[in-house]
Amino acid sequence: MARIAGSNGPRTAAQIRRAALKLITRHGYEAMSLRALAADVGIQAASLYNHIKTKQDLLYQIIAEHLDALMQSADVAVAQAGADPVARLRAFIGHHLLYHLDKRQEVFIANFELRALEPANLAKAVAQRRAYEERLIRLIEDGIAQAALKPTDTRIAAYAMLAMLTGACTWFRPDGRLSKAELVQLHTDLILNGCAA
Amino acid sequence: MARIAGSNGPRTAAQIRRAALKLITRHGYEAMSLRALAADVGIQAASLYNHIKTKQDLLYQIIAEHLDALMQSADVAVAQAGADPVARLRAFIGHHLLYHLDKRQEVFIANFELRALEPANLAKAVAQRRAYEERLIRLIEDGIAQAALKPTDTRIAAYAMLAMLTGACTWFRPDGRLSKAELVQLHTDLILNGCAA
Amino acid sequence: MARIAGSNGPRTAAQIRRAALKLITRHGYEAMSLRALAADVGIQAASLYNHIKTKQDLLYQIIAEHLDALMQSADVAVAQAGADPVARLRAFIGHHLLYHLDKRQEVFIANFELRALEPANLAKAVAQRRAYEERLIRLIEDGIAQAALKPTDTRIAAYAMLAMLTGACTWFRPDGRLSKAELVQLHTDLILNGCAA
Amino acid sequence: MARIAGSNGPRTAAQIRRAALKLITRHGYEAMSLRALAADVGIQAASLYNHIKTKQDLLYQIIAEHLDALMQSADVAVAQAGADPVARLRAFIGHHLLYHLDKRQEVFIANFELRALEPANLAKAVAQRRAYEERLIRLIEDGIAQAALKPTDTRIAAYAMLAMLTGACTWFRPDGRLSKAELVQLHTDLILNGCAA
DNA sequence: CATGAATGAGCTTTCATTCAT
DNA sequence: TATGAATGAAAGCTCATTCAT
Repeated sequence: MARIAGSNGPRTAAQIRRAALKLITRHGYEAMSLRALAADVGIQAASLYNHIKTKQDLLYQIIAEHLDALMQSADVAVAQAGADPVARLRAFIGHHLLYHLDKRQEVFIANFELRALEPANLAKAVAQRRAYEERLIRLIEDGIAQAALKPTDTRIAAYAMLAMLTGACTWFRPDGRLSKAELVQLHTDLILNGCAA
Repeated sequence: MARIAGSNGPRTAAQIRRAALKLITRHGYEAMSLRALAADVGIQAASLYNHIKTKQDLLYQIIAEHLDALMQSADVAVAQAGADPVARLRAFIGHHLLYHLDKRQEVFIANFELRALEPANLAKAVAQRRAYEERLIRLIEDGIAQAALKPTDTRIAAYAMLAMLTGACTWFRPDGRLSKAELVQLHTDLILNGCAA
Repeated sequence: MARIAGSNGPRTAAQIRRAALKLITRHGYEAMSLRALAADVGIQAASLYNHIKTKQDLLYQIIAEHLDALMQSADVAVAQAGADPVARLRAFIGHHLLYHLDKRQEVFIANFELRALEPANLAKAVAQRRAYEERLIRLIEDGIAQAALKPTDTRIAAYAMLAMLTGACTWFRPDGRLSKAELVQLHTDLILNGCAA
Repeated sequence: MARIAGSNGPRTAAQIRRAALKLITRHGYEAMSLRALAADVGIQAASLYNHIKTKQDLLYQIIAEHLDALMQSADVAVAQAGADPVARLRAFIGHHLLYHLDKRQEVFIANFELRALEPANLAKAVAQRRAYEERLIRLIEDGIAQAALKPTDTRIAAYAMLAMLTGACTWFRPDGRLSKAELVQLHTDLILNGCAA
């Protein structure tokens, strides 16, 4: 029996997506039951299936769409930074950090729930993530080639930066001591100049 | 009916621990069934209960023992480095990275399965981890106080370092391109001096 | 929103009937979901209810209409055979077999899905089938009374014949080795004369 | 919590088999829920899985074991009948009918629930049944070769006999008007000599 | 110390059906 | 006439855990 007049299909789908982000982040994919998800949305568990294909597919959609959006917005941010390699690296760092702080739930899920993906979905997600990492590696390579950055193992440096920046999502609180801008400043400085006096 | 004469209890307990590390790392705590764990060990699920209290307790023991060992060995490593603040920080970084690369499974679990802990266990584990983080924060504060390190937000710097170093466990492969020593060298340099030319 | 202008209701109803015959025969009544039925027709499950009352009613209609048609056409066939008891029995046998071979799906359903009928519907269907069996029993009784058939237990003989003839629907294939006419010939001979030399 | 002292595993397994025969016969495989089966046995649904692999496997075991037993006992019965082809055919008929009347539930299931078998299981069951049918076809061929039976299409004759005999299971009631021996007599006569005067 | 059998709770998913649009 | 969204019930199955043996 439809409870509410008017087409609320898209609204329900959006609510499901939002609730899933919350519950997966909080309890993990395996630990989130569809009953709990439905209850959070305010519908019956069976009704979820008017909006999702399976629980697994719900997870994959969340991850895949996040990785897509991350990649596209990173490309835009770097492109706007011009040609200077350090400026481009700064743009990437700033974008990555801000985007991640904005989408903390998606980030958490895309990083920690990959193992819950079925093999086929996992392969696609890993390929998407790999492509993103390659963007950063290219930036570092360019910086080194133009003598703006010190020679180093570019892949390890990229992984180290990404781990550091992504890690910030784990503990950042919007109402905490530091603003996002300060966070960007601190991390950019740490990455570019290190902590030694 | 005991299959083998003689006490093989401790051996079984160790096998359980080892199998649990493997399966939790691979599939996650929620996704690891005790039946699968028992099968991996070669016993029936019911027999597990001669060696563990509950599934939850098994997880907590793994995490708590790991955090204890990490703390104690870190203290030893730093103490051996003498009094120079940068030398002490280098010792911490090297120890953290090497220890994490050795105990990749325990590290993974202690980082990603905290949310699976019951509140009481979670509180204890978080306190342990917090104490470890404070060790690093003190090192950085000391370095700044002695003008060996640049002034910065010490907590954020500590978190950033830990995230970077711990992240290496995720992708490091023992048979990979780089040795552990190289990894330590690269990360120490990155942390102390940054990547800018 | 109706997709096609103009009334295609009767056509849809016929498609539903046809698809139901196919799917119930193939998978059984319980195993056929209305979603699958609707998909086969090319509409949504909800739209089925513009053409059927319930799933149970759909089944009953199929069975009841089949039993009605069977009875009426049998009566016609026997009446056309004249007065000779053996000729009338031959007519019944031939008609039963040919009709069953033509309506294999309906026959299958009417025989194997009776147990899926609700009590009230079951009672009516059983009564219809019982009446049909009685027709054959009367034919055998007449034959015996006129010394054209050997005395025997008429009910058992009737059941045996019906089982044999109906069974042919199970394995008959229109493109098989034998024609329908040959099948009728073989079965009629077997029933009348047996297989002994 | 084990309710009853002493090992009642095999007993439970047998009860499950018996209850499954009853419920599948009565309602059909699809319509029998494992909860209902467990309730009939007096255990929880989950406990069924200490004795069966899956619902599908339970069905297959019932069918396969029945077909095996049928084949073996038929071979014994025919062998005991000596060399005369008609005596051997009589033995087969008598055995088939009596065995079927004894195992009405298994027979019903093996005939009407084949379509519920998964493809792999279906293939095996069909092969078993085919082998049984071939036994009868050989008997008829032998009879014809020795001029004890009239020439006819042996496969169709075999199918017709089997359908007739198996059909008796559908309506036979142990407390009915006719004894099993009379049933055998009537059917054997009908098959061998037909009903014509 | 290990086991087979049992349990109650819970899982994801499918079902027939309803109803406002 | 057709639809998408909803529902309550129920499905088969797995889970961690218990306990007498």
